[in-house]
Amino acid sequence: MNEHVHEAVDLTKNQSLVMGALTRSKGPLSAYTILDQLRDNGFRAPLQVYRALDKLVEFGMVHRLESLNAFVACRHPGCDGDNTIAFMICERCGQVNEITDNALAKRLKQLAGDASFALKKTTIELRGICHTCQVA
Amino acid sequence: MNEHVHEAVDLTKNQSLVMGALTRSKGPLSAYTILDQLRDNGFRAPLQVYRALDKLVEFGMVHRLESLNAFVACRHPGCDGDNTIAFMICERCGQVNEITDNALAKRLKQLAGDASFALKKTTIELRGICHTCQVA
DNA sequence: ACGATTTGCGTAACGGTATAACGTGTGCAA
DNA sequence: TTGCACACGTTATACCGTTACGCAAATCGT
Repeated sequence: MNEHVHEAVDLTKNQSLVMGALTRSKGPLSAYTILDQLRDNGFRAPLQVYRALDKLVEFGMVHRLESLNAFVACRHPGCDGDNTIAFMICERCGQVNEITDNALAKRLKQLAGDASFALKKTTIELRGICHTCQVA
Repeated sequence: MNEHVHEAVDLTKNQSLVMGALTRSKGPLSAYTILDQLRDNGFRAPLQVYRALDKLVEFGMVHRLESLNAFVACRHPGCDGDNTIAFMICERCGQVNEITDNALAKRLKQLAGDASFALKKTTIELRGICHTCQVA
């Protein structure tokens, strides 16, 4: 058990605050939204947020959603390592689900290999409507 | 032959100009770069570019690269319809390759289906170094 | 213990990306 | 003819992200 415990890394004050904001949030947050939420904690400039985010992403604790220009706390058990990660983003409620899939990862590696492309990072973001929102 | 000829749609003046800029370019262009290139043609405001881009994307003639905030002319034979499209983006030379792959598309549909997620649009962007740049 | 390097922090200014809100003109259909 | 849809132009503004500067604390090799 105990798959990739994030709390292992010890964070600076700013990093903890940003992580906290993301963890409390139901969905993704933009950097400026985080900034606003942390004004009472002494945050005054975007850079304070971006620097923390950079580190958190580096640690694998936060993911950036390219198609939203926003960030989410990693909630997926097993997102460490080089796992390919895809996101399902509900356009109605804004919730984000992380998924890892071996078949997907394999196929992408294959395609890159076929083109002699040295793959460094993959971004997969699925937009649509989640089950809950469809029913509602 | 003659798969999905883009020229079929007839474009407005602004749309043609933007399409022209993208077609001439080797790689992706940002909206503001396009704006600058078209100043001599009377372009003065971002909105002129964005409006044209919106339409061109809608027509399937241009793709947006989320991870770059940039746009490319579609060069892929067969990008019409609902084909899943992935992009391989070289971080060295900036060139972009479009690929469609059935296995990939299937797997994504499967994953979405498993989660009862009503898939609307998929974004797949692979970052790395292309073959040419590796050799050089 | 010491300086040197690295790392994090704070602030100000700026540049890049995208949209809102307004009004204009043109073509077409009821 | 009137109403509608659509492309267009302009201004202003909102949102996203970085550069450049200086300072302070932690880390490390000697």
